Formats: sequence, C-alpha cells, structure tokens
Amino acid sequence: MTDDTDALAALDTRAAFLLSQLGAYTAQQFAERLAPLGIRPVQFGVLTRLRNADTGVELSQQQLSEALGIHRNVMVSLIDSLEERGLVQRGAHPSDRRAYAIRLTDAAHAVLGEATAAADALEEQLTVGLSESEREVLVALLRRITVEQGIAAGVHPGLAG
Amino acid sequence: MTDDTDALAALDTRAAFLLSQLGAYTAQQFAERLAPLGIRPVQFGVLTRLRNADTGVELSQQQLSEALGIHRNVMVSLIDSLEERGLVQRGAHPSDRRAYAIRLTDAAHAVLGEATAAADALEEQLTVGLSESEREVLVALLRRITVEQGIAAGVHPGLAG
DNA sequence: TATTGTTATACTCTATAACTATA
DNA sequence: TATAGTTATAGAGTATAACAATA
Repeated sequence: MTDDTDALAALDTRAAFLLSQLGAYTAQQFAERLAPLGIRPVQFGVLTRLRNADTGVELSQQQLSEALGIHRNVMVSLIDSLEERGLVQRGAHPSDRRAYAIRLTDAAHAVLGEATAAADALEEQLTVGLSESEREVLVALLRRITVEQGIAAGVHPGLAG
Repeated sequence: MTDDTDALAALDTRAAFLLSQLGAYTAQQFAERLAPLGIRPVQFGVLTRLRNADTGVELSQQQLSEALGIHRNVMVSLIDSLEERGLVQRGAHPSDRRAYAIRLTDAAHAVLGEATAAADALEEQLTVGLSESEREVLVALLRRITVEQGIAAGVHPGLAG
C-alpha cells in the first residue's frame, strides 16, 4: 500500500469527512430534484415550516426567520420570490400592524406534495444499498449526534443567514 | 402529538435531511477549527493532496484541480493564496514548460500537522456520545453510501468549482 | 426604547469566456 | 488543434448597517 492509498483511506475512516462529503452531495442532489418544481431547498424549508404551523396560527417573517435560523433581511427576498411564484401571500397580521401574516396558497400545497415525493425519492436513492434495519441504525446514530451537538431539530445550518 | 411535532419528527427520520444537516454543521465546525491556522477547508484539501502525492511525483495545478474536483480557474487564486501564505511554491515543471510543479514548503508540513490535529479533535467532538463500535458502524454505513452513490474517495462535492 | 420589514452596500463565491504560451 | 495557466466579468449568496412604521 502506497502513502497515497493510506492517506486516502484515512479520510474515508473519518466520520467528520464522510459526513461533510455526503452532506454536500445530498444537498446538491436535493436541490437538483427540487429544481423542476421551481424552488430551492431553503424555500422548501420555509414552505414546510408554514405547513407545520398549527392551524389558525399566523407566522410573521420574523418568526419564520427565527424558526429556520435565517436572517430576517434574507427572509424578505425569500418571501418575495415565493410570492412571485404564487406560493405564499403577505396578509395583514391580526395582532401586529408592523408584521405580515404569511399564508400558503393552494398552489403551495400542491408543490409541497411534489417536493415531499422528491424527498422520498432521494431517501430511497441514498439508502438503496442498505437494509431497512441498517437504515434505522444509521438514522438513530445521526440523530444521536445532532442531539449531542445541540443542533435543533429541523434547523439546517447550511441555510443560515 | 400535534401536526407540528409530527412533521418535525418526520424530518429527523430522514437520512437525507440528517446527512445534509450534519454535513453543513460539520463543515462549519471544521472551518472554525482551521481558521486560527489561516487556512480554509478547501486549502487543507489541496495541501493534503500534495502531501499524499508519491515522492518525486510533481503535481501541476491542472492535476490538483482534477483530483479535487475544483475548476482550474479557481485553483489559480487558491494556489496564489497558499503561496502568499508561504505554504506552497510554484516550481518549474520537469516535463511540461506550460505547467508549474506545486511543492509544499516546510511551513506547510507544520500547518498540516496542526490541521490534522484539528481534524482529530473534531472527530472526537462529533463522536463523543458514541462507543468505538458504534463509531465504526457509522463510518462503515457512510462509506457504503459513498460507494453506492459513486462518490470518489476524498473528493468533496462542496469544494467543487 | 425596541421590533418588523425593508433597502443599500460591500464582500465573497462561483461560472463563463477569452487570452498566452506551450504541447 | 489541444492543453496549462491566467484574467476579466457577471451572477449568486451573505453580512452589516441603516431607515420608516409601529410596538
């Protein structure tokens, strides 16, 4: 075994490198699968957060920013793009005249369905070589790391502003 | 359980989301650990590739670009910055007068030692909650995914140009 | 006085094309 | 004719500061 092979093998035995490498690959693949729907992963995150809100609860841009770890300045153009795309509407906020109440349109629910199917397909693509129990072991280990590292559920650092 | 909790839990049961989330976090942590050394992850990749080269083999910028999946235009300023930092030198290429032979300096070997220590510390930080056998299971599963997806060993998509 | 949404600015990254010198 | 290195340019993304309206 040459020095070169040793060193390359060493990279592949580091969880840190593999996580970073696979994370970038996965994000790229997801972006490509979302592209035909006209949205990017960060916009999918906004739409998902809005869908997950309890019925009757009005989310402002500020609340969306905090929930997703995105700066409120960035949220402005993000909501702009979603509004132009016809996926959200800026409505009057019931209790704060400074804020907007961001609401999903019917078109957004349709797009969310297709985006969820894209996420399912990607999950299948990534774990095609694993048995169901292996997939569960992987997810359990990854979840334990996120908990240990204090990463909030559903908050993606790569989308942070 | 509310709709909100269901949906958040669902994100955390997707290997794809966890990989993307943890990958971004890991890359961020590594960048922060490298910052005191005055280099970024992509520069660490270049230095590592140079160190891994067989003794006597001269690597050109073009060869580095191909090995790391970075565009050659980007490699120019990358080598510029490493040269200004005193970590590499552009020497005459022995067999091609169009190309440079990129060589590591003594300072680079020192920095590589510290960077490797930083990578070790990050590996420890990420896997502190896992037993040694759990860490091995995780690495084995991640490696199988990279092989299945056709991701070349040591090539990081996030550094691609 | 603090907060919501907004805009402007600058800085970094990235993607593309084109140029030169050599092969 | 193709390749190695370089430069210029434009676009995207990000970070900071500041502003008007409202709390």
